[in-house]
Amino acid sequence: MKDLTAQQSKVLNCIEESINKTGFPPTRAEICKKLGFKSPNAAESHLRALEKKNIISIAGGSSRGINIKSKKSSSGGSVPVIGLVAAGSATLASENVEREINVDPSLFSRNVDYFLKVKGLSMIEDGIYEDDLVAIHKTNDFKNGDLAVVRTEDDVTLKYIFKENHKLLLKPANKDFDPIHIDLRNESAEVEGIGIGLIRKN
Amino acid sequence: MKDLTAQQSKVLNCIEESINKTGFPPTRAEICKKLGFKSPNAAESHLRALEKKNIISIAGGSSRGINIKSKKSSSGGSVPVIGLVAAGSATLASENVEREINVDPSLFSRNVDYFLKVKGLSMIEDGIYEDDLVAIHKTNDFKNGDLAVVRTEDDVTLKYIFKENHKLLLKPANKDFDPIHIDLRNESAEVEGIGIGLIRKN
DNA sequence: TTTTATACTGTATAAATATATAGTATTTTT
DNA sequence: AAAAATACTATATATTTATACAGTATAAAA
Repeated sequence: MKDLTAQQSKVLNCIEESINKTGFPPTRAEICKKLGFKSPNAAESHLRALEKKNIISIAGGSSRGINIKSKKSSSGGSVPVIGLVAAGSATLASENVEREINVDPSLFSRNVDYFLKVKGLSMIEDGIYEDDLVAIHKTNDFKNGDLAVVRTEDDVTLKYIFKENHKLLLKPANKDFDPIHIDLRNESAEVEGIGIGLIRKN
Repeated sequence: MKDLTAQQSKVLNCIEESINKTGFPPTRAEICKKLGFKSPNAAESHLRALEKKNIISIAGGSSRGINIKSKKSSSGGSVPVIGLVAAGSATLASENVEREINVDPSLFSRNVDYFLKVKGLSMIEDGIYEDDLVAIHKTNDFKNGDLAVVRTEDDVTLKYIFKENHKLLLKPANKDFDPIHIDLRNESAEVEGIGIGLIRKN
């Protein structure tokens, strides 16, 4: 799958939100309003770009004629819960699946591929606690500041991610924890997905 | 639930087909074409009938503004999401229901009666942020320190609750907010439910 | 029996909407 | 260095679309 630009992702997100919330796709004007554009053509050209990248299809001559391709139409999908374990074990391997839960797909803005059960306190200052379930959308596309699941050479971790050239910064939300600096020329690191939501059980 | 007439079922079917096939609801004209009507008002009045029977909702002034209510998915029960509004309005009144989401009952420790959409920052130090959905179990039974939905004389609020004799303490988790002290001999206050979990959408 | 709901045709129109065209500016790719 | 893609503002308009109004007719509920 081709990568989307930051703006294209926002537009796609806007479409998904509209469908989840109202039951139908947005108009150009509604996209503009939500994202702060002042010309309908701003939305239009983003839609054309998404169409060209085969993410959506546009029905010509129809109002709200936007269709997101690869729409997993099934209602309550079963989503695995995965414990965050060290030592680079295959994250989705069945031995790591703690349980499966049924989730309303419309709950989150993007498709949830799995839930990651949080270990440790590294993100506590931003309201992510131990044993919280973070909803993960599998992708290697991210923006600086995203909450990302990153596989390093010897660990899998959940942190805020920032990339600048060959330098990767994994930043915790806890002053007692040190940020992780990775030089991609020497070490490998891979983004497995980004956090799009959270479930907590008290 | 009231029964649908044969024609109303056909129209509902037509809407479902459109959403499944194209990704968006049909226009009046499209319904007419599919079902052989010659006047757009034929579709219109059937839609109004379906709306009156609470099967669909119609967004006024929007093209294709049809939304099929209660997508009864197999497993999860449908739970309403309620915006926290001031001035003691009836919490579960339908005008406060923002949407419904399907939840796996096994997700939380107790039965979830509704989700409360958090307004304000009063619980931010304990990881409860604005627009988070707090899962509420309806009960007036609580322990000191529980996260409770409390209806006071002029407000509905989500705070930690502590009771000692005739004194009620509603304690926020934000040092910028003052605790609320209620003397039950002078003022009334009622616990509507307790928080048993949380869902956050990023 | 009178009202109300169902089930349409037919016409009309204000508002919503897609979409084209003309620009400007920046970034990325070739 | 040139071309293509991105990311918009601004304006205009044909078309789509919701929706009101005026009828006709039948069946069900009060």
